[in-house]
Amino acid sequence: MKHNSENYRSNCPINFVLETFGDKWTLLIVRDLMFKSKQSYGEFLHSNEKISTNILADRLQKLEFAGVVIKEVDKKNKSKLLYFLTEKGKDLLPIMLEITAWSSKYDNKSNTPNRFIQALEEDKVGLSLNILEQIP
Amino acid sequence: MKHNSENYRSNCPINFVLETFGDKWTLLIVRDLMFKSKQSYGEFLHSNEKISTNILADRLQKLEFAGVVIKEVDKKNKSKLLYFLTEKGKDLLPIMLEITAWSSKYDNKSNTPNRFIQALEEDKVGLSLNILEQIP
DNA sequence: CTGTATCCTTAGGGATACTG
DNA sequence: CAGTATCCCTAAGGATACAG
Repeated sequence: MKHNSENYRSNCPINFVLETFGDKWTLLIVRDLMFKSKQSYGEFLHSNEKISTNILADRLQKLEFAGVVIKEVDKKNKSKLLYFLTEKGKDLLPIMLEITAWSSKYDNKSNTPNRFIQALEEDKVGLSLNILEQIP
Repeated sequence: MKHNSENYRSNCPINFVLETFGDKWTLLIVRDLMFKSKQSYGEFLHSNEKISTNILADRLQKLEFAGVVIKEVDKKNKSKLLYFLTEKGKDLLPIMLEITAWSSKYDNKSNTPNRFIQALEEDKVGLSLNILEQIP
């Protein structure tokens, strides 16, 4: 695995996030951490999109390297590892909310609960994470 | 070129945007249309990130197919084609703004003008597009 | 269970030539 | 200028086996 943090294609802020999240998998891991309270390798592995094990390991490393995620030993089970969002990772919340809002408007198949949409409209950002656990 | 609109991996709203924008190039075209007033093939081609011609043609087709962009003949020059964001495309603005805000916080190299950041903080969404032309 | 490693196929993408 | 087409290489990723 390689970390390409040095050779950015430009100094554009849009490009900056693409360097880390510009693929089909990385943001799904963030979603699982942020909205689904998943925190272990196996939980990520069994998401609907069926990420394969090598890709998952690669993306977790990249997210860790990017400072979006940290890995810790489970205090209750020393042989288990848990992943957590850092502050930098949690700060992706507004982006995730806007993405959800856009999809909810334009994808008739995306089944975001209405009560979530409503909460979104009432208080665009700064939502508590609890309400988000309802997202499919 | 193929359009994979049918075989979504899931009905998740996060996944929905990844199906269209989950790569390193597509969002840069949206950026050029939204923030840089670019509207022709050649203008996209000469962005800092140096997209190659085949990729650009492919992504423009996909964006058109996704209803994010429309292509029209330039009324002043019949042999010229112009691209525009649709309403669906313009609705990506809040996502783009949140992305910019996040990058500005975490990328010391991303040179977003301070006056833009300030405007962002004062009025999180619903900005006029004019102010955004200042983004590099 | 949490990963690594390997094998192999496909998709992404750079370079360049070419066409209307 | 606005693309298409082709060649070719590399990166992404699926499947599966294996290890701690």
